Amino acid sequence: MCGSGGVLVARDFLDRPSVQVAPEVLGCVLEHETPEGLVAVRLTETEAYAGLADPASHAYRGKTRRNAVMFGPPGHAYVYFTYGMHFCVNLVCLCSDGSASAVLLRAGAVIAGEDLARARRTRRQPDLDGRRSDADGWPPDLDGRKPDTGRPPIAFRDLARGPARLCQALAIDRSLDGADVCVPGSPLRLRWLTEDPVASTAARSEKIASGPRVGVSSAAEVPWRFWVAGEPTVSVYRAHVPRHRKLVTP
DNA sequence: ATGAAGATTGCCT
DNA sequence: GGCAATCTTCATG
Repeated sequence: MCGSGGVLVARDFLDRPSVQVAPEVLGCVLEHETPEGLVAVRLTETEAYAGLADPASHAYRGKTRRNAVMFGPPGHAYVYFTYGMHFCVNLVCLCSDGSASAVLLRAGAVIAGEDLARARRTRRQPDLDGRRSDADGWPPDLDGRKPDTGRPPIAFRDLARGPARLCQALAIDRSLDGADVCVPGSPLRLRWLTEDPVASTAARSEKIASGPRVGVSSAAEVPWRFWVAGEPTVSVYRAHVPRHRKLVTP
């Protein structure tokens, strides 16, 4: 047994098309153990990417250095860097047929290491530059607590709400690209919520919703985003918006 | 070599 | 609701 709670998810569970895995992996737990401690999240939102068959997938145009892990064995983490500042993590699924399918982990609820997760998610004080020294005017705290110092505490639901936030809370970065999440010795692991995988499955099976994926420009119509209905940790939907408008008139 | 866009987030009006 | 931050990757010349 590793960490706390249930057994590791078997590699065979992930070695299937990502569209099957994405809804079924909801409720499973991703945990990352570092010298600082352990943080674990129960997955509440995922998206399926179908690799070579999916225009929205990083693997659509074939294998490159960045997406190489998606073509490798299933049960490994595909971590990529984006927007110059964020990391996102996927679980590599079926790939024996070269399909390179994967499941993007979009959100989760922290179930272990909340303090550490909050520390990682607390933005650094920008006062050093003197750019934002205006104290006061904090938004109302959900718990009714006043901030002790500096910044307002991050709400619990926001700790891993969104793919980049999830990575920040778990301290997932480039160094974990390719990490095997199906072996006990790995720092990054995927396990069932309870000791009984069947019970874990039954507990979440009736409340899964689905819809279009967030922020994708192509294949925007396929409902390959899955989430646990009613979960406050599920990220808000945002349609894709091109950021660089092309200059039309001088 | 160069440039555009990106599986995002947080702060602005 | 809009936009800047920030840098890697990929496509094109």
